[in-house]
Amino acid sequence: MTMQEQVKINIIRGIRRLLMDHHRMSKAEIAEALSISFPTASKFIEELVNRGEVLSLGLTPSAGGRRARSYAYNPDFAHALLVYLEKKETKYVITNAYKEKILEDTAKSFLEHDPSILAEFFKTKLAENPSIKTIAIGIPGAVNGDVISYIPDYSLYANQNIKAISNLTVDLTIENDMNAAVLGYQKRNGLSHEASVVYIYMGANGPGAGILINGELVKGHTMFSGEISFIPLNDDSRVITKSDFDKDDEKSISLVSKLIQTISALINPSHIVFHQAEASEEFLHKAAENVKRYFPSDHMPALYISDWDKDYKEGLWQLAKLNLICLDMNS
Amino acid sequence: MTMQEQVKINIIRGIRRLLMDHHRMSKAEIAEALSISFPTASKFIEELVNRGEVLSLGLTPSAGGRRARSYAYNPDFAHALLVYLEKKETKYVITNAYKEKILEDTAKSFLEHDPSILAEFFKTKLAENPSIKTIAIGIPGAVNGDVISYIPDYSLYANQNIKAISNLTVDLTIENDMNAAVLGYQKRNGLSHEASVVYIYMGANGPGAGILINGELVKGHTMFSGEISFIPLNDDSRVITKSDFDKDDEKSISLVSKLIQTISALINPSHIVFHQAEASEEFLHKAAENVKRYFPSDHMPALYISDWDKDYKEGLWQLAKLNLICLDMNS
DNA sequence: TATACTTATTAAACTAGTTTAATAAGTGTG
DNA sequence: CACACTTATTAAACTAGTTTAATAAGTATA
Repeated sequence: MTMQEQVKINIIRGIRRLLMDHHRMSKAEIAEALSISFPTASKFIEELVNRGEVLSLGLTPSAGGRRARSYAYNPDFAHALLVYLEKKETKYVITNAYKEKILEDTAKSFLEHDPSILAEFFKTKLAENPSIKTIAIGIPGAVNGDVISYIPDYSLYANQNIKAISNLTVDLTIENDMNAAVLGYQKRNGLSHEASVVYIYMGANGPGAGILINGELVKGHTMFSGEISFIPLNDDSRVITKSDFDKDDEKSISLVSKLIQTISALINPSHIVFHQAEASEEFLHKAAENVKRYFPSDHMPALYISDWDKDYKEGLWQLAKLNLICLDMNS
Repeated sequence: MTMQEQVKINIIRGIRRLLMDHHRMSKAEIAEALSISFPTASKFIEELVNRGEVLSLGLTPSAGGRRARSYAYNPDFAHALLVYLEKKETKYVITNAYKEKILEDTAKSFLEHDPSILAEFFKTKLAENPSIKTIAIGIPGAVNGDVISYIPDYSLYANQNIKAISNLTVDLTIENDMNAAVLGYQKRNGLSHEASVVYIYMGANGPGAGILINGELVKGHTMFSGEISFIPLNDDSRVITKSDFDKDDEKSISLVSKLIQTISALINPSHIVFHQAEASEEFLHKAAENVKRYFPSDHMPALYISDWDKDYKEGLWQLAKLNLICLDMNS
């Protein structure tokens, strides 16, 4: 691709990103935010307006002179289908480009059936709603590129490329649920673009962690990062399990303390996040006190409790939004 | 900065990077590698030749038609001063832009004196060799931006900004020695741009690790990453020390095994590297066997032994080279 | 309500990378 | 050694973002 084509694509993506996040902006504001000249911004915005992707709205309140026209992304130009694959059922949401719910429903669980059934589901939903321009899927398994490289218990999905199987006309992104959650946490809490966060979740599919370092997901060279159950913290070298977190006794606190200390000593993140249902403020407080007996308190991460469901959903939406921003203009 | 200025800077930096790495290239090869058109590449190369930064060399062997002229970076246009601050002495090297040694020498140790003494040293060297266009310093302490945020034993250097103190006309980069080493390892072994490597060193200044994830240094939010001595692997929660590595007994092997397992479970790097003098092939083999009893062998990192000194030097050179590539053209 | 002032938009001249055509400089072959 | 063929370089036309000037559309005030 030539340099000038890249420039063009970057400008269009920049406009989409700004308008999806801010909802209303003037041409001058967009030009300023993207560090491009007004005439160039104007040209592309007009193009997007002609295409129906951007809406030309009313005038802004005056700032002392001629009032500027404001523009917004057309929320119905691109819808997103967000799919949460789970053991018992499949939750899915269709949103517009502002993340507003168009439809929310539940389908049967797909994980124990052939992936082609899931592909059929996508085709049905796309037929019902032709505005859908992207699909984002969260899955309790490791994802390498487009391939599900490891998924315990659901052998039919192992080593499958859902994108290839589905053979869709729209973009499709698939991501591990914990990775999505840590991205969602970053966004929901307004953390910087270079944040480092470890998100610990003792979910039904076994304990694990989503890890963000320098603002990027850490997947590991064999997609095995965050498998904290394999950290040899127990005296007898057995793996950590959910039950180690449940109890509010000395042993549980000691174990979680060691986990916090290990993570802090190795990657020193700014935040370690725990699932609402799995840790109380008091439990974390005790653990933090415990860690500080061995670990310099200056370098302690902030320990937070968060709503995993909301973080997961936000994360999947962020992935879908990224796809919408990167939409190919010829489709 | 306007978009077109950025384009210009990127092209010039791209040409520098290519010529510093490849030593001889034709205009067509440069244009191809940078994804720019031939005329544009030609224009900038001419500009650099006129400035004396690039040398116009002879013709390449024919490929069946008119022979292309080849170009090379002028190795003497920019020299680099690499400084290794250590407890007992200060090693320093002056190289040309091809990393070829111009001068190698040792100065007294600066760490126990006021940093202004080091600043004087820089001024002297710059006066002796006006071709020096950048200085890169390695230091056994944590560096946050330009500030030495934590350095044990050398209180005069704590919280100092060497760049600001020195007040030089050339660029100056300062980096932690272990971080430099892991960068050097990545380069020396031709690892990908997105490599994940943990480099373990039980150095004189205490044990620690340089960590590279997705090709980026992991510094931690308080510059405390890689402080593996704080990982609670010993039964009695005391920190790991150098002596834990020295012995080839059961206990040492068990400890290093746990360390490998911890790192693998958490960040799953492709490589864990150990210092030559601190681990034998046999020791690592035993440790690896030990880890595989508890940890899936598919996800084991490759365990390597490397020459820390060479890695450190290469890493510091890479940092210096980056500065040369990013040189401001008005200086 | 005319006039000065402020801000937004459009138009025209300018700058810089790309494309295409023309020219230069070589190789190989009948 | 003329001719076809290949590759490199230069020149000219083209395309696209920036800058600057001109115009439009408003506000404030005497």
